[in-house]
Amino acid sequence: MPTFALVDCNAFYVSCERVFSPALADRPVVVLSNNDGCIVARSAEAKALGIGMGQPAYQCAELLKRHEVAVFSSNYALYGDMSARVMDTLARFAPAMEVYSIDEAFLDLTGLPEAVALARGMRDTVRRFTGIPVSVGLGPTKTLAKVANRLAKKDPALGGVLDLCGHADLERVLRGVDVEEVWGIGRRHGAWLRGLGVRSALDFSRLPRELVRRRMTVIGLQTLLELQGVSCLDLDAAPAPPRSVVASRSFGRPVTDAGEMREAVAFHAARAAERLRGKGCVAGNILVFVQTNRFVAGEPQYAVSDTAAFAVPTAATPEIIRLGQAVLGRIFRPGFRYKKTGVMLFGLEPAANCRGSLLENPRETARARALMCVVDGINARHGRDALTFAASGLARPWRMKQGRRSPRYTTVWDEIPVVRAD
DNA sequence: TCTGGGGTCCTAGGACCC
DNA sequence: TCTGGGGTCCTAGGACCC
Repeated sequence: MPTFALVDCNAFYVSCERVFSPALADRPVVVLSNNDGCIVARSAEAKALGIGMGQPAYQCAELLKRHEVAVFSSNYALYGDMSARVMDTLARFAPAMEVYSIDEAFLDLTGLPEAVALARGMRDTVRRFTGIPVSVGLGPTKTLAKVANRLAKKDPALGGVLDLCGHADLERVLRGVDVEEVWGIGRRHGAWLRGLGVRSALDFSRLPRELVRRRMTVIGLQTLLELQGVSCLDLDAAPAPPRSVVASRSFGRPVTDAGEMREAVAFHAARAAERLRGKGCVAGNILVFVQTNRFVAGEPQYAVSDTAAFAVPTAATPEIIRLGQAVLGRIFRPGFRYKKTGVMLFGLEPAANCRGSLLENPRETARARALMCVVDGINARHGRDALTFAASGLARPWRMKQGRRSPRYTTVWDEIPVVRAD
């Protein structure tokens, strides 16, 4: 029987901020989403105040102020780098690991002796090497490892580790887990299950398979089997190449001007192109979307997207900007207060597969590729925006709000913390 | 009077994840 | 005034082909 470990960082973004601001250790802390919109991470103290996950920040502004909650804009340069350090540390502990998200990893501990002791070792080592606290759940399936992790976080008496492999009373454990807390059961299915009188993970695991299969597809059926201890989801150590790449942002204020919109589309096109090259891919297609603010009742709404195909799959920023702006030209309508735009690149393939085409001029293609290499090289050395494309604008009055970002302590020379000797 | 059936591909929409 | 961003997967249904 397999043994999976799920390692999950506790309140990850908050923990990253605390590593560099130890004075925040026992204070309530929250981190906001992009554009300072929603709460996306909360310390235990902030949770205790009743601040909800995903809650719009303006709704709890009063509460944040009254309790002197430390509030941060999100700082993905910092979180991404800290994540890499955590993952590097975890990788020492098992022959195979799947990095599942920025703050979670599955490890395959099958056949290793003393899995619980190993889990405690992971926890201590990650804390010592990176400053980040983690919890570890062990189980015979990924879904049960998820359950174990959640319980390990919730109950301090467990010391951050819970093992559900060969657990003496798994039924009692699953009876205590709300059905909508199970990995793979979201809002819609949760509501449907409640309607059937299914309240706990245990109730769900006892439903007829055919019913679950019909309503929740094979995904739901896998979840059910995994709760019964039948492993359906393998560790995915080498994730498939990406199928799409997206760059999008809400505006810091409504945009009405076509010129500003063109700038923003160019900006996101350039970001998406960078990511594409970072993954060693080229894109065959582009999608551009624009949308107004759906939360403003009574304001005229408009949300449209359109796509186009590149003559030859490409990762060259100028081409991607050009086609992106052409698509924008087809969908942009004046007279609306726009909230957001974005660019998606899809039809991806590895750049190495690109075998040329009658439609391209090989010399120009080579020049474009060389240019991108130079741009990426300079930006890698001197900061992401050392070289940008003029089409994405300079002032960018539409850029997102980010009023409370901490320094990029670990990735920008000028922002590295200074340790005083006195 | 009699008028098939099976396979593949694509897309839109829905659901989920962190 | 103020409500994130980036992904994946599955299914149904239509188009198309033989």
